[in-house]
Amino acid sequence: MAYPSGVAKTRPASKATLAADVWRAIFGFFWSTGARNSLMLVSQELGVTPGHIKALLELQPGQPRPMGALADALHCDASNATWLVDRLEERALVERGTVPTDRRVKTVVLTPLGAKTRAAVIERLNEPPEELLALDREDLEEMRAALAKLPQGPPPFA
Amino acid sequence: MAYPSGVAKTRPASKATLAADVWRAIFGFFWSTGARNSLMLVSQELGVTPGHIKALLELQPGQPRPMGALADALHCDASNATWLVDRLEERALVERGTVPTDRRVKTVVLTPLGAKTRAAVIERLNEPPEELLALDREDLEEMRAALAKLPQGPPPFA
DNA sequence: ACGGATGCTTGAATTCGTCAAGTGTCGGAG
DNA sequence: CTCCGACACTTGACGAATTCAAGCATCCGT
Repeated sequence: MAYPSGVAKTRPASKATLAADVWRAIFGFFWSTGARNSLMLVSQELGVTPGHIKALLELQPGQPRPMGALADALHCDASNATWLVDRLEERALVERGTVPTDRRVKTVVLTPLGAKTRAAVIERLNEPPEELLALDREDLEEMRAALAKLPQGPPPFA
Repeated sequence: MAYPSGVAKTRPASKATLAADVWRAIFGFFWSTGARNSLMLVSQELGVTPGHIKALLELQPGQPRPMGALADALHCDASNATWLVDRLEERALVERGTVPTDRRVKTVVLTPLGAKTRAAVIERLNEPPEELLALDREDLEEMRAALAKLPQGPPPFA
């Protein structure tokens, strides 16, 4: 109910309503087309599990990362990170290493195969769904311009 | 490489590129802010699991649905649907029923509690993330107008 | 009315996720 | 220098979610 005083009443749509509408458009689109399928589909196509994908995306090629940092990035338990890295190591996508300054920490780094797989995952994830390709060029341009304002967070992409 | 012949070369951005840019904007936003957290956060807040939520959203209040149709809607195995409905039934969110014309099929229908929970889930899922509320009103209006063209699929919302 | 197809359930196996202990290492207080 | 607590990771147990292979009851075309 109570909005900050002084907000124009002449404007029919409050900022919250606007944001809600935008969110519904994005979320509804994602829900119906992409969200549920993307990770699972890609993982099946590339022969890895969704968990592998999330982990791979958090690793920069050639840049070893401590297990703990990986767990933080994945918002998961340390033991879960251990399990995940075990699976990735079995498939030769990553290798474990140590840092000389602190023998407690173990690092994870992509193997060449891992880097290749990661690149394939990213490329595949970036492929737009058919529903977007079916839209008119004008509408797409309008969307691209408008969506440029969306925050992207710390992208594991690129 | 090869695009359909006759596409204007004067236009720097092909339609595929446009769609890819739009998709990246949406997907990147989702990845960094919403996708990984929304379902899990909501499920924790409401005391249900993500699986419960997906199933609840596919059920219209007062409208029994065969298990098979539910499994199709969830893009999952029939046995998985059985398992999910078991859990939902344990929590009195749904009830099983039969159809007189075919005694093989078992239907699932929301209980009053289930309908209430579903409504709460939908309302919570429709709350926009902070990142959207932080944007300018003009940008939001621009986005809303542009995104109106997005297909929504068969929405389990509303 | 028989045989194959259909709809759901059951059971084993895999992935993913959390929590509770266990092991080895670091670093500061005495 | 030596403990002792903190830290980094691993291990094990368990639950959630998912898939496959069998199984059971029912339906339907011949």
